[in-house]
Amino acid sequence: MREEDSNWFSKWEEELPSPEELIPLSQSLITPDLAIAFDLHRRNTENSPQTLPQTTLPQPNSSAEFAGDSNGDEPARTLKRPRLVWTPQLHKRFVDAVAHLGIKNAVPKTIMQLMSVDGLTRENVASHLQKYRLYLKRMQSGGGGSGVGGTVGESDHLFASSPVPPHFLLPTSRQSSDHFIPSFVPISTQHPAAHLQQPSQFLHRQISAANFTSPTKATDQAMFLARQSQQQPVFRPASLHVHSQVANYTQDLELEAKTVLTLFPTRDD
DNA sequence: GCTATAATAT
DNA sequence: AATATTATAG
Repeated sequence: MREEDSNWFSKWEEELPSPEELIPLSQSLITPDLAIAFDLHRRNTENSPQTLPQTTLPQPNSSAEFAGDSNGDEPARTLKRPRLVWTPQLHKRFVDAVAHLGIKNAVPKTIMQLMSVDGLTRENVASHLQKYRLYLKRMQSGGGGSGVGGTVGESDHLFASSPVPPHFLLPTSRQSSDHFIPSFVPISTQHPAAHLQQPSQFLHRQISAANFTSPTKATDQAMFLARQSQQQPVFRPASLHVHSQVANYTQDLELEAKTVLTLFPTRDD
């Protein structure tokens, strides 16, 4: 291992923005112009009346990772949403969400809600879900072992980074597997190309945000998020030749886990 | 210029 | 919401 690895964490820590820097982003940073342009205000008003303090916005570099240039200041007028980059972490969250919901309820909307990643749109999820389903098909047709033609090419690296829950492959039995516990997989060791993750600061709504609708549902989501939080933290790119911009997706693992577990000590894993 | 992947259109 | 098509990044 390199000597760099020994101090990557401290470097990471140093680069973390102070709380003061983070707060404004979720509230007042969005100009009305921008909000309209993104058609967000609708989500804010109709979806969450008052329970969600959220002003979680799909502001281009808010939370999820985006590809393209490192264009810091984007004119609020012609803006098109930057291309979303699905990192292994983000994908894992996606898989876990789907697994948790079960095939039955795993539709873009619900998946998106469960993931609770700000900046993530339903379209993002839908598109990814489509690809993922195709991947699953390829898996069970040719990837099983008796190699017909279904070669799992190099293109499925992302999907391979997260283990596919068993019940994904069983169309007949659709169970809302609440008990599904995602197993941790150290992608950094398996996939040299997994260099997309860079620690960041803020992320998604916290558990309290889940209080919209039923407490049961909120609790459920809380539990889910708790599990997510217990996963291993982010990895650092060994080689930093990475892409142009930094990946911004990350979760306040410890913080969230602590919160959730404190609020919902109903079950122990 | 080709392939992989996300966005958009149906 | 699901699938097909197009656009764009790498």
